[in-house]
Amino acid sequence: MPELEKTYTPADVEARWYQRWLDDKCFEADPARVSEKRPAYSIVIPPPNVTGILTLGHVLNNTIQDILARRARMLGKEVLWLPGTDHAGIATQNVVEKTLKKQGVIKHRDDLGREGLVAKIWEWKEKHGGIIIEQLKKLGASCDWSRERFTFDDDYNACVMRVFVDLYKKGLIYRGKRMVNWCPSSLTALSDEEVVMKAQNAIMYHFKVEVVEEPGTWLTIATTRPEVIPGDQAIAVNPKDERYAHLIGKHVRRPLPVEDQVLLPIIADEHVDFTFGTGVLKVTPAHDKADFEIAQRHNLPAVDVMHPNGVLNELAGKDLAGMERFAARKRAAELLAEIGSLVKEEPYQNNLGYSERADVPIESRLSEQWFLKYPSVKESQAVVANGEMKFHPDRWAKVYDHWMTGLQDWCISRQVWWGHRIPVWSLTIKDYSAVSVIWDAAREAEMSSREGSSISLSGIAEHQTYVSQAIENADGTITFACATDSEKEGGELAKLGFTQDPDVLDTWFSSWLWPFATMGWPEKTSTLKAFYPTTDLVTGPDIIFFWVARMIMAGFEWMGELPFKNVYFTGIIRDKQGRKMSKSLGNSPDPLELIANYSADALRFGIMRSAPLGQDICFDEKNVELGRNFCTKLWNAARFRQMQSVGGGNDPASGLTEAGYSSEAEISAALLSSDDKWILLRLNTAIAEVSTALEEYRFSDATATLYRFFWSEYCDWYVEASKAVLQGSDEKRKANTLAVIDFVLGHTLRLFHPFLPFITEELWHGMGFNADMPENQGGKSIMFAPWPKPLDADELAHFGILPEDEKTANDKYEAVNLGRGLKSTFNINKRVRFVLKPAEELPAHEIEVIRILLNAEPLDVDANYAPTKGTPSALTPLGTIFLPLDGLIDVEAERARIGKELAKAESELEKVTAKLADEKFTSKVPQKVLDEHQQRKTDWQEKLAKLKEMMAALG
RNA sequence: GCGCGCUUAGCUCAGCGGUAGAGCACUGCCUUCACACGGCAGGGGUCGCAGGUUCGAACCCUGCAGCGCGCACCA
Repeated sequence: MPELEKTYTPADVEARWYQRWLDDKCFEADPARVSEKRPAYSIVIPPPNVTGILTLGHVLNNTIQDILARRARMLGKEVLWLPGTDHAGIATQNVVEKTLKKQGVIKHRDDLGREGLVAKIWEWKEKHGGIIIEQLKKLGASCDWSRERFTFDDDYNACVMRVFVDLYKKGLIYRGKRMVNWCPSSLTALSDEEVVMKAQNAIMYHFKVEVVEEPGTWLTIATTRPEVIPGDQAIAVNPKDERYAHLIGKHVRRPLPVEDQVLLPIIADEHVDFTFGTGVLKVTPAHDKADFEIAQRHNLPAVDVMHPNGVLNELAGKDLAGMERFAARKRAAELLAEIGSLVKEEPYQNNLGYSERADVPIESRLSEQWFLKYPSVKESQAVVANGEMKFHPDRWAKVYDHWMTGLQDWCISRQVWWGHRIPVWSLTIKDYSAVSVIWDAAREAEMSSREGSSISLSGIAEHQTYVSQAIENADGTITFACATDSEKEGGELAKLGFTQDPDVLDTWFSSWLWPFATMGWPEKTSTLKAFYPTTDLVTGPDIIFFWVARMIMAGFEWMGELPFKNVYFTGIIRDKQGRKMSKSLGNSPDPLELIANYSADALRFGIMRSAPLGQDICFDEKNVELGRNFCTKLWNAARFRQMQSVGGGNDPASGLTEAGYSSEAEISAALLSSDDKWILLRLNTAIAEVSTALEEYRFSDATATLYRFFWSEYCDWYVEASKAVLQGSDEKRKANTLAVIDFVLGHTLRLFHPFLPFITEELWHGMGFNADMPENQGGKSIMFAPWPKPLDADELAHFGILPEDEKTANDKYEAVNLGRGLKSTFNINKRVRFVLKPAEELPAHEIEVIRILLNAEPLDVDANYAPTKGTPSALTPLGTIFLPLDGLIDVEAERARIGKELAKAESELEKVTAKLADEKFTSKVPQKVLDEHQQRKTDWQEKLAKLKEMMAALG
């Protein structure tokens, strides 16, 4: 067994082990191995954008998944953690377009054309797409990379097509001209979820218009958007508004464009809130959702005065046409002022919808889009409400439920090129005889279209999902629309003159199939059978609607089952000022730099330690530093163990390999010290706490326990106390202590492994714990070693460990604490003599431990010790401890110290006495609490008496 | 406007009905043969405010304030 290096070099170790894990196929899941005894455990990764680079959010998210996956492996489960990336339509196209523009390859996407650009994006994806995957490997993610998927792979595309056609067939997908959220930057429609509301400092412009039929009567209208006045089609007032009732039906002159000041009717509509502003609303149907609805009620046309890119068009008039919308707004206000219409401008705070991706204000725009009525809504809502699927923390269940209750149809079409193209082909003909090939079908369609329904063109195509609709247009022409998930039949349709819809589908329309489309669906693959539904989903609450809710609905719709049993929502990572991490703020540290500086284990530990359940995470690099320090501590503790075996003559290292893991056999119950029993009990507690915390997804609690147990309990107390034996001459006892150490370390490494995969693996092998383990249960890798279990009642009995044994050591450690306190109070830095006047006789071992922990030379134990006046002393559970410093002590300092303790004792005694004297208290309190108080009172009384003695002894 | 969360030591957070805790930071001491990425000791809090319930409240209830988030929004 080579000695461990003096310093731990994580970069080498981490790279080496990750490669080894890959070579040994440790992460690969095999459905054939799943059985009753070896249950399946599965997670699908939230696929990061293929253009993405690792952020702290990914680190948090994937570390949690890795912890869950690794622990499941140790629990003997067959684990599938399925990775992949998302093609992220709009985002990716934006990134590549921008890059190409920067490189001067293109000025506009049209320079390449659809196929050209898509080809470029594929090229780019092949070259740069895997970055984040490689970064996840650096983090230690134990994904089954042999199953890596991409949402735009051919197989995956086929799933999307199949699903689209299925929904189309079910009548849940429809096309319609609607007001949608339009992003003038990305030039596409967006779903409601992709719009974020932001508070704005805007200007409210008030302008006046004269009622034509009543010269001299002016109406003042408030608007934040004067640039769209040329699109106004009416002026609306509330019919109940007495101020304006008499004007309904009359007209005003629209001020803009100045060369075309047409008359607008004054209409009555309930929507107008007459308490807001002047109570007069201008109606601009093409640019506002509410206005559009009003216009529909009043048969008003929608006149769009803007190009899709936000530049005003010729309908806006000569002054505004060609101007960008915000410039046009200012110009419009100037124009109103010039014609004397502008009354005032005042600052105004409002909320404005922004495109989440492009971060520009969206436009409400009338356009032809595809919409989806959500499927399987009821089951999806119920499964969370009834607790069959659990959200952690569960408050998100309410948010989910609320959203599910108010579902709006999903706008699924996007006017970009990078994505799953909508598989609908259409052809418009003048009459049914125009195209002979589809004659029969056309006849059928004619009949059914009269009844207003759709039909199947079964005569043309064999493919089962080939569906057609015949729609009679207003001008008498007929449009056939066929949906097919077969490329071949798409081609046939094209030959007949059909054209494919140019739009692609919303990225989330593919992501929502992720849990099963990645497992070979629609085939009933062994993977799907073994691993679906998945066990846990780990994701951020920001995509609860985008992704989680939709996956649930898709799961029910196509698998007939929920897609996952638990959803863990992480917090959002913020910087020290509480701001969200963002590229634009530049406040997001590069995780890879952190890994380079501190190691992946350190980053994992640091971030988990600061991630309480359901709370946002305030990121501080200090936590990563702490993680690194923790790893160093672990490393050194292991080295300490090794050094013990290298030096001694009667070398217990010969027994190290066996001692490594299954040490129970080597631990002699008869030789266990109180410290040994204590650390074994503490280990039991730690194992139980960590296990429970993980079951409840309390990761920061788990790491806190690991930290406390290993650093405060094992290193600070147990290792130091064990030196009493290790530095002694009793070889049997030494060997036994080392066996305990090995037992604890072996368990500790396994307990730590999900959190710190690399260093634990390195030490597992470096210390030989793997040696006697079966190949697949820790021999090859610690990741398959069994998850530690607390010693059960039988085992504890076998070792002769009683619960109260913890107190024996605790009392001793408290005595040490108090003794150290004395030294510190009197500024003693050297080894000095202590005297313990024990309350009861103490075994030699206990005395030796106290001596070593106190660094006392010597420690005299004397039941009849009579201190000279002024000797500092402390009252401990084991008796009184004295620090005799004849002639050296500062009596005043000691008096002050004891005085402070006295005051504390008096105040506590007073409190508890008062409580016990209160009949209201004693008569109502449970006996247990009463006993506690009584005991406390006795304790304080005793302590007070001793302190008074000590004070008196000072003279 | 509706809903959710948070408010405890300088900072980040535990504690959620019975003697106020951790880590970091700070102060003092210690280069003692695992570890200075370390050890030991110490200072520091009327638990956001106001009421209420209770023998007892950081913890439960009500109200208020501040911060954050989500949903819905009126030009």
